Amino acid sequence: MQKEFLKKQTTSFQSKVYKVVSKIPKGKILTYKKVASLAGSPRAWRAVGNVLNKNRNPKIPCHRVIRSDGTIGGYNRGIKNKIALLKKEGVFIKT
DNA sequence: CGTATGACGTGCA
DNA sequence: GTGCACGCCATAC
Repeated sequence: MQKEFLKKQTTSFQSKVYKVVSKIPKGKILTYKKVASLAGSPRAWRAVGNVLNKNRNPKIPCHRVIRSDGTIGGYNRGIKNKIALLKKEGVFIKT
C-alpha cells in the first residue's frame, strides 16, 4: 500500500504531536514513528522526539511514547520515572 | 539564512 | 549478536 503522504507541512508540527500524544489511551503506548506518522510526517519522528523533549506539558503523556525497539529512549523528568509510569500502566519495557 | 542539535531508525561491518 | 555511522525532519540559535 503506497500512500502519497508527501504533504509535509512545516507548521507547528509540534501541536500535532501534542494532540496525538495526548490522545494516547491509558495503558497504551506509541512509538515515535507512529506519532510522527499520525502527526502527518512519518519521516519526522526525529522532530517528534525533539519537540517532546523540549515540551514539558503535564497534559502530554510523553512517557507513553517509546522507541520502536521497545526501549524508553529518554525522559526529561527522569528515565526512571518513565519506566515506573509505564510499568504501572502495564506496559512492558526493555531494560 | 546557515549551522548545530536531538527522547530516533535503519543499514552495514 | 554487537557496534558504528549515516540519514532524516523540525526547532533553536
